[in-house]
Amino acid sequence: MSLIFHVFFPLDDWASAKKTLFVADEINYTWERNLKFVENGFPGAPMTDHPASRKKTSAEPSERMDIRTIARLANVSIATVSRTINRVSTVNPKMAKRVWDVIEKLDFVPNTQARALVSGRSKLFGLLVSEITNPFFPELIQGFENIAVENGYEILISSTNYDPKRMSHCIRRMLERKVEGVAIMTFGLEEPLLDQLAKRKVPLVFIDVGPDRPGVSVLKVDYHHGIRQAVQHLAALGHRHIAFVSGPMRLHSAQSRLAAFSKSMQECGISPEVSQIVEGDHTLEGGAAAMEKLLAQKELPTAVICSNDMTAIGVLHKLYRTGLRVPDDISVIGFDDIHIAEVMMPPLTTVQMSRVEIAQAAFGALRGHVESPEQFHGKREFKIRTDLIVRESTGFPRGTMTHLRKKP
Amino acid sequence: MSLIFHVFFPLDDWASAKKTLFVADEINYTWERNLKFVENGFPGAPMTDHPASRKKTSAEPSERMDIRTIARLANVSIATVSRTINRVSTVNPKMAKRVWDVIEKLDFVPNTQARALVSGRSKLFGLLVSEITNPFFPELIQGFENIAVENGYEILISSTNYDPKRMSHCIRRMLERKVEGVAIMTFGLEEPLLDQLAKRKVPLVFIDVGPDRPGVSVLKVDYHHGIRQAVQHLAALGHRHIAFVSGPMRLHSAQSRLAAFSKSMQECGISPEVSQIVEGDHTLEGGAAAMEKLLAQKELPTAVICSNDMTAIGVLHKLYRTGLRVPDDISVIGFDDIHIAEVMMPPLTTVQMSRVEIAQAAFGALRGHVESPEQFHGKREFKIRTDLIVRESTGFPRGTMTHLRKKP
DNA sequence: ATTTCCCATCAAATCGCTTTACCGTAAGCT
DNA sequence: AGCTTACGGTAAAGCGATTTGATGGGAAAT
Repeated sequence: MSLIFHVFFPLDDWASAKKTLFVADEINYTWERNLKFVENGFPGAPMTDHPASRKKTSAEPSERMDIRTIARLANVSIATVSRTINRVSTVNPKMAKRVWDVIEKLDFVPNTQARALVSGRSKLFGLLVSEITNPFFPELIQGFENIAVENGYEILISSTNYDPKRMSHCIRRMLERKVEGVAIMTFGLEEPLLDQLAKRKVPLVFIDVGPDRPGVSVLKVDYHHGIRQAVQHLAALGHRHIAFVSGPMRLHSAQSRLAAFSKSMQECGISPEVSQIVEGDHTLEGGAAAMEKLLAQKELPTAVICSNDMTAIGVLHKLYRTGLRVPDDISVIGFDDIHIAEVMMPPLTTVQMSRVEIAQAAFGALRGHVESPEQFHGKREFKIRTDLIVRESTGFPRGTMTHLRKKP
Repeated sequence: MSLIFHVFFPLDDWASAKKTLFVADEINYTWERNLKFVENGFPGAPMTDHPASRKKTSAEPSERMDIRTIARLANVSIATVSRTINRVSTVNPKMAKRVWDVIEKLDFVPNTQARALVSGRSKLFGLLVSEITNPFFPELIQGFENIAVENGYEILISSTNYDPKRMSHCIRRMLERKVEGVAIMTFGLEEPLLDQLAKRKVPLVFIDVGPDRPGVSVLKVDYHHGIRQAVQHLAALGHRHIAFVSGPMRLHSAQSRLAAFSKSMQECGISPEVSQIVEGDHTLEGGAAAMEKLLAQKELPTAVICSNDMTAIGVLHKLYRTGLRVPDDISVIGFDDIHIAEVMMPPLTTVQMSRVEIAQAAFGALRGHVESPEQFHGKREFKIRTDLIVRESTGFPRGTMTHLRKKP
C-alpha cells in the first residue's frame, strides 16, 4: 500500500530558499558555416560537422553539475539525491537536508530534458491561439500560464494567424517537444491537422467544436445566453433594426454567434434582415469595412451587434469617421469584453466571455486526461457562460426621443 | 580538416512548407508537500511514487518509433538516418530520399529532448516580457517568434507582471529547460535576478540597460529621436504648456523617455514645468489617473505626451469623460504605436518604436552569441530608432484659433 | 539475541538520439 | 594493377537523469 502524492519537481519549495538561481549550461558551441569545398587536395574530405559535435572549449573550473556531483558532495548515493529531489517520502529528513544544502550551495538545477527523457513526462502543454495580437488571446494565455505554472507545467505558445500551413508547423513543433496535451483555442476545427495529434493520442481540448474521440474535450461556450441578453437589451430600448457583423464564417464560433443572434432576434419577435448581416473577420479593419457596407445601404440599422470586440472597435471607429455618434445615432455591442473595451469612447457595451474560466477549464481538461486517463477516457464537455455587460455604447434608438436627436 | 555547416535541425526545409509558428511558455509548480508520516501501523510505509514511474498504459499496436525503426525500414544504419536528418552533406541523395520516405510514411518525429540531451543544444530561447496583456508585447512576441521559428528555435515566453518573485521563478524555469539565451524585454534591470543567469553564462539581451558583461547585449532605443519630433511637432503647432505622463520611474525606459522629453523641451526653448510631469504606470488606468491629477491643477496644459500608448489611451478616455475634446481642447501624443492606436477616437498621434526591429535585433544578438561566440565575446549594442507618426490627436492649442474654439 | 523494519547503497538498465572510431566496398585515377 | 576517395556500415560510448533489484547496516521490537 502506498500513498501517492503528485510530485514532480518541487520548485516553490525548493526555491523557497530565496536563492533561485541558474544553471550553467554549456552553450558555447561554435560552428563555422562554409561552402562545400570542391577542390581539395588534402585528405580530409568535405565534411559537415554533426550538429552535436561538442568540443570542450574550456576547462571549466567548476566541473559540470550532475546529480552525481551532488551525491558525491552530500556523501549519499545518486539514488538518494533523485529521491530527495522528487520528494519521495521515504527519505530520511536528515539526509534530505544534507542533500538540499548541497544543491542550494551549488545552485544545482536538474536537467529537465534528461528527466523528461527517462520519465516520459515532459510536463509541457501546447497552447495554440489564432492571433496573439488580438487582446483576447493574451488575456487567455495569461490565465492558462498561471494555472499551468502553478501545477508544474510549462506552455509552448503558438499563434497560427489563421494560416493552416503555419498551424501544421506549430503542431509539428509541439510534437517534437513531446507536449503532453494541446489546447486548441483557434475557434475552428482543422480536421486534417488534427490527425497528426490524434494518431499520437495526444490529449486535446477545443473550444466550441472538436472531433468526437477519446482524449478530446470540448469547451462549449453558451453564446446564446449572452447574445440573447444583448438583443433583449437592445429590444427593450426600442431597437427594431439591429445589424450583425459576424466573424469569418469558416470559424465555427462565428457561425454560432450568428446563429445565437438570429435565434434571439426571433425570440424577441424581430425578424433579422439578411442585408443587415455582414461578414467581418474579427479584426479592427474588418469591423470598419463591415460598417462601411452597412452605411452604404439605404436603410441604416439603429444598432449593431458585433461578433467580437475588435470588430466593434472597428465599427466604432468607422462611425466616428462618418460623424455618427454612439449611442445617440447608433448603438454598438461587442463580444469578448477585452480589457480595452472599457475605455473606448464611449465605453463599449459587450458580452463577456471569461478568459480565466476558459483557461481553467482547458487546463483542467488536459491535466485530467494526462494524470488520470481512466476517469477521463471519454470526450468531456465543459460549459462556458457569457453575459452582457452594459456600458455606454447602447442607448435609445434615434427617433425615439426626438428632442435629444441631432442630425449628423 | 573539415568544412563545417551549421545544421542542427533544419526545420524549414524539413517542414519545407514555410510555416512559421509560435512558442511560448510560462509559469509555476505546485506540489503538495507532505509531512513525514509518523504513526504508521501498516506494512507499506508512507510512500510516494517517483514521478517518472511509467506505466505502459496501452500496448501500442504500432511499435514505438525510434531512429532505429526508421533505419531498419529504410534498410540503412541508424548512423545514416541521423546524418540524413541532420543534413550532413556527405549522405548520398538517393539514400537520403529512401530515409526521408520512410520518415514521412511513418510520420516520424525525432525526440527533441533526446537530441538536446546529447547534443547539448536545446534550441530554446527564453523571452521575458513584463506584461503580456499590454498589446505592445504580443506584437513583439509575434515578431520574435517568427524569426526564431524560421531559424529553428523555440521560445519559452513568460510574463513577469512586474513581480520580482515571479520573474525569478520564470528564470528558474528557463534554466531548467536549458534555454540557450534569454531576451529580457521588461525594460528594467533586476540586478539580483540576473546573477542567476550570469553565473551560468547564459547569453542575454536587454532593452535600454543591462549589465556590462560578456555575453550580454543591449538594445539601445533612441528615445530622443522620436520624442524630440513629438515635442517639435507640438511646439510648431504653438503649444507651450506641454505635460508629460511618465511610466513607473523604477523602469529605466520610463526615465529615459522622460529625460528625452525634458531635453527636447529645452531644445525647443520651453522649460518643462515640474507640476506638469506626473508619474503613470504604463497602464490604461494609470493614464486615466494621471490625467485626473493634471486636470486637478489650476493650470491646464494644452498638450500631453505619454510614456506609452496605453497611458495615452487612458488619458484620452479621461478627457472624454471630462468632456474635453481632443485635439480641440487638448492634444495627446502616445508612444509605441500599438496597432489599436490607429483606431482611437481620434486616431492617436504617437511615436513608433518598431516591434519587429526590436525582435530581430534581440534574436540576432542571442543567436550571435550562441552560434559564434568568438565574434560576440563583448557586449554588443544595437540601435533602435523611434519616429513620430502624426495622426489626429494633435492640433493647435486652444485659444490659438479662437474662432474654432468651443467651450466644453 | 534474534527478527523486523527502515533507510540507504550499489550497480545496471533505460530513455532516444548523436557521435566516434574503424572497417568495408565500389568506383575513380594513374 | 594499385591506390585513393567517397560513402555507408557496425558497434560502442555517452548525455543526465530515473528506476529497480539485490543487499546491508542499524535500531527497534520481540
